[in-house]
Amino acid sequence: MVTVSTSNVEQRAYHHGDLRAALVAAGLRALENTDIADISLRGLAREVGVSATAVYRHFPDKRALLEAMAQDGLAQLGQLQQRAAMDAGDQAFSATGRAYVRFALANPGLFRLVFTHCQMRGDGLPEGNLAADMLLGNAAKFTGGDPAAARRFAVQAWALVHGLAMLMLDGQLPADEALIDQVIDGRSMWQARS
Amino acid sequence: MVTVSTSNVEQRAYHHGDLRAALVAAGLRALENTDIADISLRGLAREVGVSATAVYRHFPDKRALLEAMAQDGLAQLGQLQQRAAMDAGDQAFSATGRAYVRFALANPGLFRLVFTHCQMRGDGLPEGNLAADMLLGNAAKFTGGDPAAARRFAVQAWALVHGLAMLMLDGQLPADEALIDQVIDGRSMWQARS
DNA sequence: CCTATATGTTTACATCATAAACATCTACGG
DNA sequence: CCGTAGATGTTTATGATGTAAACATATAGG
Repeated sequence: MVTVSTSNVEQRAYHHGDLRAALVAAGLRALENTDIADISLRGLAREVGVSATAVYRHFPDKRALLEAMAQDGLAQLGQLQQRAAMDAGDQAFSATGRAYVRFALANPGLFRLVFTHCQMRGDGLPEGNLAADMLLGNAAKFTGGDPAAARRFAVQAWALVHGLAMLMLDGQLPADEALIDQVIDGRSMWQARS
Repeated sequence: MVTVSTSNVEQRAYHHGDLRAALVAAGLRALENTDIADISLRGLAREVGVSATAVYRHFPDKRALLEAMAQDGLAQLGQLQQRAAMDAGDQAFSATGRAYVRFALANPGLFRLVFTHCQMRGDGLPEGNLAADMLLGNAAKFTGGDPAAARRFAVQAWALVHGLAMLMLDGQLPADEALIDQVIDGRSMWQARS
């Protein structure tokens, strides 16, 4: 099975040729059509063409594999947001929000996986991931340097898009672009105070 | 097991004395300490003292039982919000939002169950449940009769509290009361438009 | 009273996560 | 070169799960 030693960083190794990466890839692929609850180690192993328990040479248990997949998903999201921000110019902040919701709608399983298993440390915003860094950074532009205000703004924005994404994923709200726009750049009556 | 025929609408019936209700109750009880993924029909049956497959006399499958539990949860939430609104006087709207998040934090499993399994019909806000009715109704008070504005406002408010609840449940945000207040009645910079 | 039906049980099966023992390959030290 | 140790994969086994089918029983209505 040593796939011709393609000279590159790709597969070469002991028996399979980087089973670990293959499993993560298979998991991410499976997550495109399959509910996260229906993903099984055995299924992935089968997909990759390896015995059911080979997984345990690379991951202590199922959670560990899912976590690896989630990290990949978080990175994907971060890159999409970054690109969206750059392409949007002065609308950068709301563009990242839109990208967030779009990512959720385009990758429901992965999105859920990321935000339900990725236990980020910290008592505030999660640190160390691209998405959150951008969130805080961009929020700061609207709050004139007050870090507390930036934080509050960032949390509000995050909650808004996250809630919208979740409600749409769960079929509680229709998943159409118009509603996304309405919610994200609807300035609406937020000055109301009760 | 016919618990003394307490004269009331409670349990009396064929063999068990309303197994259906007992199973739902056991499920709700289990959901207090147990992750939703770890809830098993066999476990509930065991809890209630009945054979593993007795469940299928009352529910076609696991999803159906969970759905029954979710309906109960939704009703609970609606009542809590109603009470919160009444107790809050002029702050009724934000009080329902706070109640929403508090319910989520106090009943993580149930909250997730409600909003991940309760497939509500409709292309807009879910109709026919107390929580949503109140949401729309109270939103109308802030929008001076314009139904489109009311709807947009309601959706925004819902997304905000739902996202906040979810992020807190999933450990992405600290689950403290101060943050809830900050997000819910922080009027912050929503006039910003990019 | 007696039988149809609702309710519950037993048995059975496929699938799953995971553990333990076993096999094999690769790399590295002599 | 070789041969052994460790990394990787396989086989086999265990207990749990959801669910189907056949069976048993209690209840209700004729």
